[in-house]
Amino acid sequence: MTSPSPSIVVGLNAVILAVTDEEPRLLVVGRDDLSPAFPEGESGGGQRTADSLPYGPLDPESGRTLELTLRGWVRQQTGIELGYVEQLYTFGDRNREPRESHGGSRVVSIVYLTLGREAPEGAEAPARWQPWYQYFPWEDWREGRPKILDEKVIPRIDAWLQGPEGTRERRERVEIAFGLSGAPWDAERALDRYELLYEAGLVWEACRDRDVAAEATGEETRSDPLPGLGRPMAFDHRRMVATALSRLRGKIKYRPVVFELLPPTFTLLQLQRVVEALAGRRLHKQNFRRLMEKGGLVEGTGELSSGTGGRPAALFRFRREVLRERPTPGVGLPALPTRSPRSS
Amino acid sequence: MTSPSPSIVVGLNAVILAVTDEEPRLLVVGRDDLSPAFPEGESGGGQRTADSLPYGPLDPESGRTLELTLRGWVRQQTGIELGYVEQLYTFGDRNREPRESHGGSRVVSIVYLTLGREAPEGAEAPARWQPWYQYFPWEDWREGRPKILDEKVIPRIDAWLQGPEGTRERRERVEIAFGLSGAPWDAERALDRYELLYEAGLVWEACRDRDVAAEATGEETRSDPLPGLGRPMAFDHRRMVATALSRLRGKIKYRPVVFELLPPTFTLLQLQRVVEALAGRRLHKQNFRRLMEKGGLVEGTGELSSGTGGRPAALFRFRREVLRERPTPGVGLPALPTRSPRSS
DNA sequence: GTGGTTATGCTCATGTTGAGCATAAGTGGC
DNA sequence: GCCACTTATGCTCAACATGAGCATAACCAC
Repeated sequence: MTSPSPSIVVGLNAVILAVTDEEPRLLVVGRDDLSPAFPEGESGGGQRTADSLPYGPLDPESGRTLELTLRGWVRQQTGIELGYVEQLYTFGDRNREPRESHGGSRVVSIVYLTLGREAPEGAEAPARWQPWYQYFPWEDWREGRPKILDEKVIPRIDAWLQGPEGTRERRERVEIAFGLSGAPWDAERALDRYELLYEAGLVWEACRDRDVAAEATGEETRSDPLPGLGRPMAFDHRRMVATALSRLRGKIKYRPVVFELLPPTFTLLQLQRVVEALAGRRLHKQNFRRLMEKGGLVEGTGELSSGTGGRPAALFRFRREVLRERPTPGVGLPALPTRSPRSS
Repeated sequence: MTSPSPSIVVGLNAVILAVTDEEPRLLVVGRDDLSPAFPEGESGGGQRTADSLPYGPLDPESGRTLELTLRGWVRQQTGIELGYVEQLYTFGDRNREPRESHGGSRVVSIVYLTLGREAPEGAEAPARWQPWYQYFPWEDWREGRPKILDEKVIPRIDAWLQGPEGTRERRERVEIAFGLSGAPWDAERALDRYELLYEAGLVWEACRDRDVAAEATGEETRSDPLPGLGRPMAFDHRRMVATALSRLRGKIKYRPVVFELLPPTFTLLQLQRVVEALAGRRLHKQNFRRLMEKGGLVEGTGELSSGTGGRPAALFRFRREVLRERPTPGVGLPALPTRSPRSS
């Protein structure tokens, strides 16, 4: 506050997503992080660089629309030509970027979600495709309920609720978000879950931000004894990705966005695997088929796929006409069965 | 571009909504508009002031979060204490604000949607509650298909499609958005409809922006021969409201947001009227009732309402526990029946 | 009491969904 | 060619949800 002329900086971030080999992947760039080094965690120990989302500034002169600006510098930075692009959320709270908060300037980040097929990164680009469930291992239920949930996530957040910060309101949020006390697990609540874990100090970023804040006020820097859940990211980028995950899981239900992640022609199982990858859970094969075909979302091309490992599968393509026929052409995931009640 | 130090300005706008007497209303402030005066249109002729959304700047020092900042200046400006607040969209294209574009500066507006009950405006505040279907008369189907649709909107947009600008892609967008050629009318596509009307030059704002742009380049200013559809707003505020309408119509289906617009206790018909006001269409009473009660969204209070005009109605309240029980507690509107095919 | 108004209970045909059985048509090993 | 294994695809069935309407109840004004 004593610094000269605080100002507002506006930037654009992109959550660039693709699904390859049934694995959803995120394009991240390695970037130096001025925060403390990662603890030896469950995923990748001891590195000094945090994964970041691609970023570009917004200048007054840059492209006519925000979206064009974004497409432009993504092309420049990574060589990728974006397909589907949608605005996700704008983050502008103070102290989002601990580094900046010293200068008193405020950073507003407009985040976009983009979908496409995985592309080879430019040779010189420092970009990599990272499986995005590394950042949220508790979100992937495709092989059943993830072990980390009962072994670490829930015990720790339970412990937090027992502490002085466990208010009644927080207790309710935790129950709804994590499906406790008879509540169902709602895949769409990925953002709520991340935010609660952050509040509870159970993700690495929370400790980092606390340390930086403490440092700024001259307090003693203390480290978290626990390694933190999931793979961390720079700044609040993991929150951005969690936002994207939540949005996407909601959107596939009423808009045919899955097809943005698939080649123009595909088998129904390929399609199902992509939906499962996003939803984070397995689906009943025959019913999924019925939904797609009778729902008019796809149409056969007449050709057959070769290497399925079993009987050859018919190839399909997205049926654009469905947009004209039905108001909500999505996949309509079933609800997960409720678990038996647990402690709050 | 020749002006000194173009810069980025960040502001916050609020779409403040309430439903009173079955009529959804928007809080607008009268504000001087430097654009040409309104033409004598269907709604309010000859005024020199355009309705604006409440606006506040974002300073580096303002509140800790964007939302708190917003709540703060809304309280100051209008005396209203906001309840439900949700970030809607960020508008940042160049030339959004024709006035500003001369200076080369760029205005980024982060828009929030807020829901509450109508409050008396502060005496001195220049704020007013305006029925929001005045801005989008074609969106209100509660009394049946609006006449303006077949009398003006569709003929004009059809004419536009016939012209040189009517590309194949636009034709498809129009059909889907306005429910032509056998497509159903999808209430959620309110934003698509407004954007198409803008592109087609059928709303007043489109002409205004064109005139200003032409003026800037020294061209001849020409006026639109037609009065423009719906009541106009300043800048791109009507687009913001259209965004809010679309979002809200989608959201009531999977989140219990309607209750934010109601008093703590209400009759089922009151609830139904509010839903209808948002959805812009009538619902089957008995089925709506069943949906609410069996869906566990409401619970009776045991009391009865007095002045219904007929048999007294039971009073209900929102049942918070539903959040814990079901992943998507919304109202689930039925689809409208498809009309017979029309010209494209 | 009569007619008007709103509230509320109930039925019924139809459609949608979750789950599983059964069969078809490829693969590779022998 | 036969076998074991894999994936694809067709079909059935019960449970449930949805759209539409009939019927009755309980208040008001006259």
